Amino acid sequence: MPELPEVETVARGLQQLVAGRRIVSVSLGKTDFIDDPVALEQRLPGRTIERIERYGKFMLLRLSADAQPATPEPAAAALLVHLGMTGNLAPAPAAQPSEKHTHVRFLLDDGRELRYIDPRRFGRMAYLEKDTLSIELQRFGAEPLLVGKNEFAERILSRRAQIKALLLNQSVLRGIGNIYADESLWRAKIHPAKLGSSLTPAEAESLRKALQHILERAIVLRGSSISDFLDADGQPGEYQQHHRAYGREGEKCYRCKTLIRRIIVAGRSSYFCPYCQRAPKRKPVAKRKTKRKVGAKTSKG
DNA sequence: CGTTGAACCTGTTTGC
DNA sequence: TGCAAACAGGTTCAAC
Repeated sequence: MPELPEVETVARGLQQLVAGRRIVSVSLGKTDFIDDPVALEQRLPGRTIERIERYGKFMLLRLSADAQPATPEPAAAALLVHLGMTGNLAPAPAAQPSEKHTHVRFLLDDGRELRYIDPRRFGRMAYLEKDTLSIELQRFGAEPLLVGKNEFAERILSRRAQIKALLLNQSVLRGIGNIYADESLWRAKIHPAKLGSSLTPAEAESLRKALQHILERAIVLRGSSISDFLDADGQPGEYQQHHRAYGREGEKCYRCKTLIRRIIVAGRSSYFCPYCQRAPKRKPVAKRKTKRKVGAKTSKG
């Protein structure tokens, strides 16, 4: 469900709704998606949620110092939350009955509960302090909204993997998922199966621009709600109305009217326009020798 | 390095 | 109608 724009939307909502609130107690249901459930129960009560940040597809609930820290130095701590495919985190009145698949409830000091609901439990929750937190965050690549031309080009052009796989790889860029990968490739007119190293610098820059444009627009519209995504206020997003490729198999391309196709790339459904996004040249099927055409590459500055 | 498929779960949609 | 298969916004891991 949630990619960068959806997570950003939830994080902003939570910042408005629960930042500054103190956690009174923690109630757990199923815990197989929590790194260390006991740590949540023991370390969170009494702590204040100081602010909510987004890091790729993660939310970081930054916590106040522990009144009785286990270590002498109060370590900067956070609750790391990943929504997986079907996760949601939102406040509700404590007296309100919990929805099915509510696995974590944080009782707040104002009579509400911050509830984590996740039918498939593909999400993740972890209480982390300074060192473990910074190690955890180091695995991730550049922030798509901030990455500059040069860094983006370096990260893409140096790789022989398919561009779709690179966009989905969180250690290359953090926060892109299947929807926004397809949408940005459509906008930049790049076939999802092209290798990163086969893009020209101009194509890479076009892709970066497309990505940033789409993500910013999607955030304004509070993300895409395909089936059940709701923000912290319980509102659906609207960006699904603006999808140009994702989910549009058999419908007309908005640019050229060619029918959008769906293929599997990097193990994921990939929607693209076969006319606007030309397929890469197929690899020669291991012939004797590949003869190079003389004078075939005339490049201009 | 890179690809593929399976696994982790539940719910919904599609097809026969 | 009924049942099974396919599919879903994500990530990780083993095998090759």
